[in-house]
Amino acid sequence: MVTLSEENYLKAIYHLAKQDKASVSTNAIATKMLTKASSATDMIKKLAEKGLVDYQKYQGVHLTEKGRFAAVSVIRKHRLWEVFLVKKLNFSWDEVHEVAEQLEHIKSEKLTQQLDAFLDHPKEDPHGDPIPDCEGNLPSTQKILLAQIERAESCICVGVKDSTSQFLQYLDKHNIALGTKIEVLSKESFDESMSINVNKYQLTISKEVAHNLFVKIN
Amino acid sequence: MVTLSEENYLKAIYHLAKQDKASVSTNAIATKMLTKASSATDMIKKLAEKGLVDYQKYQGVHLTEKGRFAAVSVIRKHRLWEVFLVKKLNFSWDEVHEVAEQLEHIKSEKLTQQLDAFLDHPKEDPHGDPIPDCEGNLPSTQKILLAQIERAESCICVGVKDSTSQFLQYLDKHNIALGTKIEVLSKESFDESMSINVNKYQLTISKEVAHNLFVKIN
DNA sequence: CTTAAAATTTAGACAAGACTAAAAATTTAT
DNA sequence: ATAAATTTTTAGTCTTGTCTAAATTTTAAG
Repeated sequence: MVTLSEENYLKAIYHLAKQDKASVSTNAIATKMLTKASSATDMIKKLAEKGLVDYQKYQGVHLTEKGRFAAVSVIRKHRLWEVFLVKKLNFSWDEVHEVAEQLEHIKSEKLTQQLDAFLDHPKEDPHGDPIPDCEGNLPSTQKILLAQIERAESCICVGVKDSTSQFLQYLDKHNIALGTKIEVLSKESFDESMSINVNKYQLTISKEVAHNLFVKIN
Repeated sequence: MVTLSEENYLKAIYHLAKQDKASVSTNAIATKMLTKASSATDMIKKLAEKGLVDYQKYQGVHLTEKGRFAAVSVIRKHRLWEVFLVKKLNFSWDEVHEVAEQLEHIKSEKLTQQLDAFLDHPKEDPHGDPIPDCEGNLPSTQKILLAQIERAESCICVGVKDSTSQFLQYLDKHNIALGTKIEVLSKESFDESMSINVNKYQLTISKEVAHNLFVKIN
């Protein structure tokens, strides 16, 4: 039995480990969880006791296979609920996170399976993030940040890195959604701002925006 | 802010107070919550602090208006989720309780409202219990226990008192569901068993069954 | 009306998850 | 290579919700 708090720590460790496969530091975990390092240490010990992470004092943690599966299962539920909220209950993509944070902890294998079927086995959540299958497999995506595009080129918006409502509402305001075609016109080397075309409208976006939008090249 | 545990106690108190409007005893609460009287006392003090119950030492508790509203709000969510599970996710009526016990604590006004609308504002849950509206109003029903019928008479099943899966599966097995017409043929004064007709099949039911089935008379 | 039984409350303890302050280990910089 | 800075851990405390055991109040019986 994994507690609600343990699930949240596992999720945090999973997201921190995603990029590099180096070990995840106590401080990084504490920062992500908005707690203190000492609290993180306490929890890390509990997770290690339960065989959910590998831990050596002062050396950070790695998720075990069991821990990774637990983390991915929570992420699967989170993203399925987000799809439910947007597709069935008319939530907008900037409203779903907080509620999904609660719903992701509901424990019922049948509920998750039936919800998945009810939603027609969606592959992505409303922010373009992939939904793990019930075995914990996550399709690898080859998306890049818009900021990584260096020349005039056309691409499609496939996800966001920052999914705070501020950023999502900014995108709504400028008619950028998942699937929207974005034409890069030019990039300013001074401040990394970019001039782009969205639905015939020209728009200048800042470095911050370009670094939080995932695209795929046609 | 009402904690998960507090919500469960409020629900218990509400259900215990429903029948008689006398005060609810510490022991009754402890029994319902499967805890000890001392734990109930502790919680009662917290609820009283927050203005959710009126409490005088040794005299039991009454829900305040605020406490009643909090309890009914949780019951509303519980029953809406039960409808969702049965109508949309193909759960059977004996499988929903445990999951709804978790879902009822999700905090989101919008979620509850949208779920209610998505389900077309259902009036009853899958066990025939009425769903409170968002203002906390609960339609009064004039259902009676099947056991209260004294003579050969026809009635309709409108709810269950006991909603454990054992009882619900018993009903399934004998083709008794909400809306099923039940004809009382005779009642045995010795053991209060009853002879009834359900869908052309004659059936003898025990006192226990008759005391846990709500019906309305045509 | 007094006492025994039952119900309720208090006192003290524990586990989970968090915190502060201080100690220990590691990393960085000179 | 060693001192300083940073990171991590430990020790001790707090809150929530629970428990046992003991004390107190209420209720019931004679």
